[in-house]
Amino acid sequence: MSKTTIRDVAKRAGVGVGTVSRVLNNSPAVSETTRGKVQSAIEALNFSPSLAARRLSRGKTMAIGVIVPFFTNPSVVRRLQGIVSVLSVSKYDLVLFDIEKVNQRDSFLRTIPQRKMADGLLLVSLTPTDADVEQFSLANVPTVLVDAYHPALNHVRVDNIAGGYQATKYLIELGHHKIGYISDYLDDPFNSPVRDRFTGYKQALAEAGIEFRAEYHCEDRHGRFQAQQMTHNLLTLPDPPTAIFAYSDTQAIGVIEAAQELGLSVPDDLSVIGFDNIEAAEYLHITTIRQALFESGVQGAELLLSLMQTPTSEPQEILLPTELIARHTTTQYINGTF
Amino acid sequence: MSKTTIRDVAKRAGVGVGTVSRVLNNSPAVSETTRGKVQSAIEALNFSPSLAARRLSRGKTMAIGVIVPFFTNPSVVRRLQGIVSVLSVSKYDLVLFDIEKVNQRDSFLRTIPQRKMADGLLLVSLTPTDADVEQFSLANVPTVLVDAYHPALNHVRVDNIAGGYQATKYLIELGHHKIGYISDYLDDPFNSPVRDRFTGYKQALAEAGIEFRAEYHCEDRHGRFQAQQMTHNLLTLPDPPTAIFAYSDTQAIGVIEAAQELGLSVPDDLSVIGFDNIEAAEYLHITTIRQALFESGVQGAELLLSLMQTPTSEPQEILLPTELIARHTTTQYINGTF
DNA sequence: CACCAAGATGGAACCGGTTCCAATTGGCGA
DNA sequence: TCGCCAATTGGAACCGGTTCCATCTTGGTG
Repeated sequence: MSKTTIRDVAKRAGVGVGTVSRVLNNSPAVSETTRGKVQSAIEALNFSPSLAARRLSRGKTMAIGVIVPFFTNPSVVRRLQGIVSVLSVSKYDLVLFDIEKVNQRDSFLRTIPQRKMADGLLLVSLTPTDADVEQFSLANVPTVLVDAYHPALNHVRVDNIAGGYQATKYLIELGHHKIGYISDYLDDPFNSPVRDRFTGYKQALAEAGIEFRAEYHCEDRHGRFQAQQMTHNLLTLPDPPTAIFAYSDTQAIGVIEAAQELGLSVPDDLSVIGFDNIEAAEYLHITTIRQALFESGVQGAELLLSLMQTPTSEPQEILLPTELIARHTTTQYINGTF
Repeated sequence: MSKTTIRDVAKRAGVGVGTVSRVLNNSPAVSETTRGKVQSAIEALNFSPSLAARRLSRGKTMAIGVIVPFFTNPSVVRRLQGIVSVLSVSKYDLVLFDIEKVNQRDSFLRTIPQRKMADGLLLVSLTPTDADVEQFSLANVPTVLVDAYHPALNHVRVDNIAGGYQATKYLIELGHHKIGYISDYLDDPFNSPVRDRFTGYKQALAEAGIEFRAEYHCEDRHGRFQAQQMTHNLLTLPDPPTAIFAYSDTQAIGVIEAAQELGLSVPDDLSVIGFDNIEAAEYLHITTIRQALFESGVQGAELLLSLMQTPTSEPQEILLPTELIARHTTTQYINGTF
């Protein structure tokens, strides 16, 4: 049983508790001989200090809270992997919170900073409301957003408007005029990228003089299956699109499955472009807009660690690049009549 | 700032600290009027209790430690998703530890239980040594292994020997005699499944009267790229195998890539079977042995929670089934001359 | 040889909850 | 009216570290 306390150690080593504490914390103000005595007492008693007591007396948790929505989403997982890679070699523990239901958002976003559960917070793919932000600053816990934006908070993200533009423009350059957009719900307040990419999509259309057609945009919950459904509807329209821009690679997979189901060939009958460049996109040779998912986690975690060391008054912003990766699901549009 | 303590609340409500504590913990021994006073004081002061203090005084952390090796491995992630799905609706926090380097294993496995960092422990895909197990029981922290085995510990796993047998037997039934096994290092003490599947592989061979050929077994670090390398070697042997059993789907993907690189068609020139049924296996139509990855996490977490409620003296064992999923990377062996 | 600063050390107070015991109050039966 | 018990309540002690201040050495200095 590790009921041994610092006082037991002190008694056994014949020193005061303060000295034991100093040894535990590598304070230089301990003579070598005393340090030795304490150390051997520690070993003899198989003592190791209670984290809880340490946290309380130091007023620090030595933990970083990571809040993630829909932990099953591959791009979220990839970002988290980046975060883990940084934190697992830091001295901080990583406490993971997964938000699956809407009502969890509020309670988490409010109670976690309040209760001083963590010395720092990382929000992944979660755009906080102004009210949330107020809670954060009230609690005075350093916070970094990864793949989300708020003017008052530090963040790491990509330019999603540019990314949406890039994807759509590529399809246009391939000769497509009838381009669908398959996405999550646009009005999800916590998901700003979905709106930004949509904006980029419309910008590219407008720039090319192509009129936006409302029936070419479908929205639903995120997921491969939902994307498949939506695509089915899109492709059975009287005048179906010849290319589809999917908000995510996961959805692009659903799009491709729907096309196959209808006997259409990708890319010959339908061009498909995704977004994220998750691993599966590589296996399946999906043309996509790459964003550095893992890297975003790394940078977010590093930014947070540095801010915990030395806070800045201005919110820090890191903008990562996006990059078009042309693979095998997109091709030149050949006019039906030729 | 949330510097407000329970004493401030007590003062403001005109009651004792004990009473405030009782209100916080929904003790029935508080009159409604007092409860009301305290509650409004709490709201007025925007008070929320310090987790650290609570942990110390209660002697419980309300956290569950999850120790995971190589968090980038998709099957590990999938199990973790199962764990998260259970814990995120429980009252416990999930503290995640990722072990990437060998020396981290020892320090984690030793210090985490010791320091009472968590009220319960979940080890994923990590077979502990006897010495580790002793530490666990010494610390008296309930522990459940997921995808690992030790006679003295609770665990959730599949029968990997049977799985390896199943995979190999299937290839044999398809007419293959020259069957390779691509795997992680067999002598990794923390990875027992790799040995078990190998055992199953050899059993199936033996049963069919096929002699085991050492040159048909390759081992390396886990990974798609390494698998690709190994397969390249295997396929350029003077007498190459006609089928390959890969320890994991990730490795199966590498195997397939190597075959394509050499201009061989899968499954016509080479049958490939994987293990795990990760999501990518579905996309890529890889024949595999399905094991319920997500489910294993769910069951492990549930078992742990129940053990934390009511400990059992005997270690609990949950055995999940494996299932062959025939897809498009395996086919009948057609004798070359035919 | 006296004096002082720097280096060690001991230990009380503290971090902010929980818990348990003693004290107070009110209701009710005898 | 009095005694007794149950329901409430107050608050000291405690959880196990850290920290700061007072105390005690020591070695160097004039």
